[in-house]
Amino acid sequence: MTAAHEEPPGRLPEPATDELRLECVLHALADPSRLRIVAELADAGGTELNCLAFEVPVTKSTLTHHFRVLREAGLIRQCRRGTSKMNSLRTADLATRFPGLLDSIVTAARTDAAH
Amino acid sequence: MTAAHEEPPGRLPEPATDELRLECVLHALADPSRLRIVAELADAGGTELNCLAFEVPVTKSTLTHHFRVLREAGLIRQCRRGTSKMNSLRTADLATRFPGLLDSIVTAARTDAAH
DNA sequence: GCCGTACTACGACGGCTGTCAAACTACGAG
DNA sequence: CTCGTAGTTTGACAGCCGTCGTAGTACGGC
Repeated sequence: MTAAHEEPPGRLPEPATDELRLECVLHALADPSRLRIVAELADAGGTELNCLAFEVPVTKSTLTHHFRVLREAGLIRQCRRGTSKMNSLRTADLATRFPGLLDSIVTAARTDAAH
Repeated sequence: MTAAHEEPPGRLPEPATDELRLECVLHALADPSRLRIVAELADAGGTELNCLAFEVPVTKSTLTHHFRVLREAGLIRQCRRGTSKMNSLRTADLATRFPGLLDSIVTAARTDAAH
């Protein structure tokens, strides 16, 4: 129940757990770049990653766009830290709202990578 | 992707189980009309439904479009039966290729309906 | 054979989306 | 203060996508 209004300094606005919309989550994950970002975050196992640490073949401005979509869909959390912006998966919030969803998608992404 | 398979007469072409692409599945489900169709099919519990049996507020031509997207993504199976076209979820195939994925999405769709 | 039902095909259109380049801001290191 | 790194903003553009209306096809019932 993290309200979208009370945010620690440096944390960018994000939807509360009970405000997550399935349609937005699926739309966010329907793009290959964003799906890859989420997969790499999942592989990082909770470690925060800055925006340029991903193997996605797009420019910085496109990356910025994707990270905003992911954050506004509630998939990731973003915190400013120095000149970097650290990203982490909202694993717990998503598991609360949509049990099993993120796990099965990440697992599917892994088996799908071996197309 | 058009599948080259032994298809029974009346069955429309669909991707094989090992050809299912996660990106296509997620894209197909990212639309509210299509998500609803899948949810209603899941609620039907395996019963085949014709195209006009869904509570989706779009015209027939748009419905046709959505059903084709769902079939080409491998989510549903379509069989001609008289003047109707019967639709069913490819539950087993999806569970084989992406274990738990469809279940968690359908479950999420149900809890999300209580917006 | 004729009609109604179920679905399809074809354009068309408006909006959304992913992408980029270029110019810009913010911050830390030295 | 200066410079480099990290990320943002803006504007532009092409392509896709959901939607519709209209016209058309296929099949079963009568």
